[in-house]
Amino acid sequence: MRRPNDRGKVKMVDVAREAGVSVATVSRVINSTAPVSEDTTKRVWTAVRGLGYEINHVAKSLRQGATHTVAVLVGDLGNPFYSDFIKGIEMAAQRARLSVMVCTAPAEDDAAQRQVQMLLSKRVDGLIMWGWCLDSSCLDRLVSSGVHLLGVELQPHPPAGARTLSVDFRTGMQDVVSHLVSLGHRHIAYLWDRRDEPTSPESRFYCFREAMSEHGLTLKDEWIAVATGGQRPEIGQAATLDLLHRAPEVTALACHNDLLALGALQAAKLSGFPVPERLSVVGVDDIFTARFTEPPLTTLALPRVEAGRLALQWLLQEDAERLPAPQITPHLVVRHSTGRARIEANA
Amino acid sequence: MRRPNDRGKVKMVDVAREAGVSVATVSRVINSTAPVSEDTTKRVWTAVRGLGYEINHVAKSLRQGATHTVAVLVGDLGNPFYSDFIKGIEMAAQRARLSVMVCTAPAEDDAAQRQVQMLLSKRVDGLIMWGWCLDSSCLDRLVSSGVHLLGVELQPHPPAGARTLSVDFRTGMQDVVSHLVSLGHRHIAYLWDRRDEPTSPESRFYCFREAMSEHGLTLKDEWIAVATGGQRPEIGQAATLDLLHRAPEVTALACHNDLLALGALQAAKLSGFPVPERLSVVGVDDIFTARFTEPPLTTLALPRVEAGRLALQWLLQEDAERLPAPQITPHLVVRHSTGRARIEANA
DNA sequence: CTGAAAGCGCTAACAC
DNA sequence: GTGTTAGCGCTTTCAG
Repeated sequence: MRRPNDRGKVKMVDVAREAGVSVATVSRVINSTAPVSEDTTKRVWTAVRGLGYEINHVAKSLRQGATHTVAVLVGDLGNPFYSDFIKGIEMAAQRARLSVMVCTAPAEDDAAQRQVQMLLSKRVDGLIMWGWCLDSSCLDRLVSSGVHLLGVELQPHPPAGARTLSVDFRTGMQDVVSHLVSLGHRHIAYLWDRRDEPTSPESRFYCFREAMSEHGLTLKDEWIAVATGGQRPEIGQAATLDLLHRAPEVTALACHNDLLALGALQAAKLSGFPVPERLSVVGVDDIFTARFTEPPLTTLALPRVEAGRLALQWLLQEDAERLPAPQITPHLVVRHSTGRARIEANA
Repeated sequence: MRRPNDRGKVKMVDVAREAGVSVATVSRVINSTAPVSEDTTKRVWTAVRGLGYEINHVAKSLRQGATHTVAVLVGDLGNPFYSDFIKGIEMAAQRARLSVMVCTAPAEDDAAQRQVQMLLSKRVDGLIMWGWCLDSSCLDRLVSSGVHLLGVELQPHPPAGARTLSVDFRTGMQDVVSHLVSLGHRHIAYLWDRRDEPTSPESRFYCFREAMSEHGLTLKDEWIAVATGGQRPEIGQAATLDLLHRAPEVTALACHNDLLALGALQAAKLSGFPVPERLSVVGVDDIFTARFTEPPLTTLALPRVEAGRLALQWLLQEDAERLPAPQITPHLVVRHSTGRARIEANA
């Protein structure tokens, strides 16, 4: 695995010698960092191609103190949600001639500590993450280390010094609730992925609740299903099973995300609650799978590829402070897991 | 974005001064690369912690000629298939204290050329890919550059100098065909993702065909549906629609992968071919979505996380030549998209 | 067991 | 326009 000291690789001196110029000149033409005569330029490029020279970015990075590499930190690379986000980052990175490193730091694992240390050691220029996957001590360390930090949908509040990209859940959840209300639903439950944690006014849950009151509806405590233990359908299923048993008066269920909604769909099937005739289910994210469930899932779509692209651009943005912060705008995709509420439910 | 030259960062000299030793000694205790007296060791560690020292991997890499970084190259990061693979790689990498870079190189795009160049410039120690996403000129360049190369399911033949991890489709496709045959199917079609390209004896298609003949069945030419244009359900749907129209005698359809199978399922629905009563569908991969389709998809599962882990280990393996090459073993997951063949179909 | 010193390959002053 | 040269922060002989 260990490569012998680049031995054999042609380096800048070799090109310089071949072209009959100095290394400085070679550097200048390669990076077009200072004017060089046309003739010399040509000779250098010829030498570069002839020798098959490839610049050594490691040396360059050491010298410049910038690695042209950004890292993406997510909770679970296997979560289908993240692949699109990373894709968007990678696409934008490719255009900006940056490389992207991925790493996972499962919440409440001290591996996170090590991951962050590694990233810092590797001197990545920036770090992008979606949601919390770091405890505040890690985060503070990052901030104080001076890496450029960017978090999407950071909760409950982003640390000072980190840029954020927020998702407009205010509008999004209004759409969700309006949709449900227009179908006659009044008893709308929420499938949440945590128990009691504080939520920022930009969070999914907060905005949902807000949208409910704007429609004159209240979210009763017993209508909150709690799915803790990971973003997995099974968890959502268990919580929904419990909810349906406990509060059969509910006619619609809004889910914190699609992964949980998938479980909700199965729970409904298991409980003999046909969707959408007896229970409407709506998710958030619009993961790939959402189109293929039975019935296909109505969901608040988050443009994740676009978010990734935006995240990278916003991270790169020099004078972000004086610019309006960009937002990610979700939109409701109505499929077939939502329908008219049963008449008798309108108690 | 550009970080000023690490200014302010504490470096090895600082630690050395603080501990009253030389940088050489600091290096030795940090890397435990040579015996150091217990007392000195202790002093060094104290200084390290006290100053919050973090080693600069860039400098280390330059000096050592190894970056402790591997790259993963895939065709499309958005393809749900790859996330698990990358996850496996990342997990193993974390244990081996390696970092992983991701990049995409869409086939037949000259961006690939640039990507490869970038990777080479960044001096990654190894490169892992699944399937072809590079043309042979790129590949040759990689091989000759001396990067450690590892490809999973490389087709039609891996270039000399690259290690490979193969998937045991021979056994896998036998399972698929046996399953179908045991359900009474004789007219089994194949939904392929390419037209005419040569296939290695280890490929999905080749093994399928082989398994068919072992059961005394032949795959008629008109039973091959061709889904070219990308691994997307829509493509699979179109090809299947066409097949069903052209060869209604078919009672089962084996798909090159789940993404295409998803499309096949929809095509069947559109054509009024109930699955599995009128048409059995089987996929390959067992992507996340497969569990949630209606009916849930029977598929040949590829343990992708495991494959990722294995890929990294095998890439790291020093004396791979004298060791037996590891294989990935798929297994059939029978769900509900396959069922008994219609009697009248047994012509 | 420990220190001094020579680079790893490149860039960026600074001269000319 | 071009060349010289001093490092970037670390590892690693080579002496002691």
